[in-house]
Amino acid sequence: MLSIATWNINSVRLRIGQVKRVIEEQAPDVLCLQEIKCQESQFPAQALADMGYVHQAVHGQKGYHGVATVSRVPLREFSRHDWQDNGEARHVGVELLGPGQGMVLENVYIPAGGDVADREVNPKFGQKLDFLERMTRWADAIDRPTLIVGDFNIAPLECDVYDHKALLKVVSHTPIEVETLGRFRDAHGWVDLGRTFIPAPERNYSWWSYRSFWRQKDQGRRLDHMWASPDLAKQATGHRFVEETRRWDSPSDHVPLITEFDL
Amino acid sequence: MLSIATWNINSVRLRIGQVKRVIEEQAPDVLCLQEIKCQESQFPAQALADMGYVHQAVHGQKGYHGVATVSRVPLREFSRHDWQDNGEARHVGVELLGPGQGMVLENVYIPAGGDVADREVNPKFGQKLDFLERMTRWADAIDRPTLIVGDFNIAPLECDVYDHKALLKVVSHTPIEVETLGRFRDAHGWVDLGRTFIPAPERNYSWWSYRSFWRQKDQGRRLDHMWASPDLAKQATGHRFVEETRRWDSPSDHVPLITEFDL
DNA sequence: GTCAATAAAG
DNA sequence: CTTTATTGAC
Repeated sequence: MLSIATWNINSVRLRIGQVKRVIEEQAPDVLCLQEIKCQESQFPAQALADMGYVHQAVHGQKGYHGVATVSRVPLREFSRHDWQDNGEARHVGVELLGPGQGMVLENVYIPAGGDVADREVNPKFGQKLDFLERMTRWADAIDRPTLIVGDFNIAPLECDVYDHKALLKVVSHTPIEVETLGRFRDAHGWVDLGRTFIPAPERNYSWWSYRSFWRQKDQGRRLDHMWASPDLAKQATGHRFVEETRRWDSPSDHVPLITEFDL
Repeated sequence: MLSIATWNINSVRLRIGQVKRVIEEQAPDVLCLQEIKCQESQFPAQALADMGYVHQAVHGQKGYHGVATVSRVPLREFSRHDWQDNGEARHVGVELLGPGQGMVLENVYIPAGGDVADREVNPKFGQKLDFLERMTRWADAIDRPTLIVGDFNIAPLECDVYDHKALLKVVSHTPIEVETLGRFRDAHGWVDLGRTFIPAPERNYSWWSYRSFWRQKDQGRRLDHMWASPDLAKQATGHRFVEETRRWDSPSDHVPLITEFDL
């Protein structure tokens, strides 16, 4: 059994204590983090190594974005795609070497895309779609058992948001984003593990905005995903969202997702 | 018995918990704060009122400076001098109405004076001296039992700094500042309660720079003062520096001073 | 070093 | 609302 987690931590330095707690309580073999918001030199490498996560692939930058994959099974970093060619740290890929040997794990953080769902008035929206389209062309050519995880900043299904109609024009749930993600999925038959194990229309959110009264209302969205290549998807035996982190002090706006594989 | 405390708190919002602890452990009747660093609307008035300090005179401003006098004995605010006429909140005066009736308590925060001890190259240094000279002319004319407390940003005696010779050119301990403070003292016979009860050359610091390794070395200065008019000074029965606050988490760079009066 | 304000991002 | 970087003050 091999378990893999993904979590947009929204500053790993500020929440290293929460990372440790998730590790203690959930014991994933591999943990993929997004929005570490620090340079590689500032990453809490020692604290994670002390917990057994001695294999690390960190792609950081100053202040913004940044992804890291830490593991207690051996791994080899083999890619750091810069889909936008602008220096932003939004991807790191590793190959597992021990248990799960041969499996490729891609950790991505797709841009949020700004506030207005219009390529013309909001360049960031176009950049988000471009990012995913470039990723689709790359992912289409993958020929190994692969798991692509991370913060996609897109909630594809009607039941992936608290109010489908109200969010049709809100970046993360617009038809063009959903279609673009659909082309990604279809390009390789990527399997949405979140909806394999928690079928629609079951509630299944991974993110709640800091800007609203989300502690009272349940205005969540499913923005975080784990997509498996068809061969690998067959070996997935379980999947869960660790929603309790939301109730900890000063939580991230995202919660962790964990999938277990029989490898 | 009436006890009066003064403390440069360096953000009252950040350290309201430490203010409460000092109140619980030292139980002053009146507490004068400097560098509250907030507007009056942001002052934790309710928290202090809940502890019995219902009488309050707050002179705040956004972000910088700001003074407040809170009390469990009745008081009346009667002055807010702006010695520099630049809108900075550096003074509030009150008159005690219950126990200590008739006593005037002036709470001041003298400007730090910049880094270079030269009026020409550093206007802030001149402004500091001007501030104290204007205060001297005002204080000279006082004709009631008065206590002037606060952060004076001047260490007058050789034993008021950790290294007299090394600090002769350092703002806070230059001869011109010491002379200016001397003229303040002589204008009215103001009595330095800190040195009445803890005579020179005894160690008696009230401030340690955040910028040095002051947790190891003891590089302090006596910048905070309580000056009593001659009549009032005779009624002072005790005085102490509450140095233990330095060992609390995230302390202010200043410690509280407390004087007790038999009134 | 520590704090508040600001701006940019989400 | 939350986080980081920056600036200015001390």
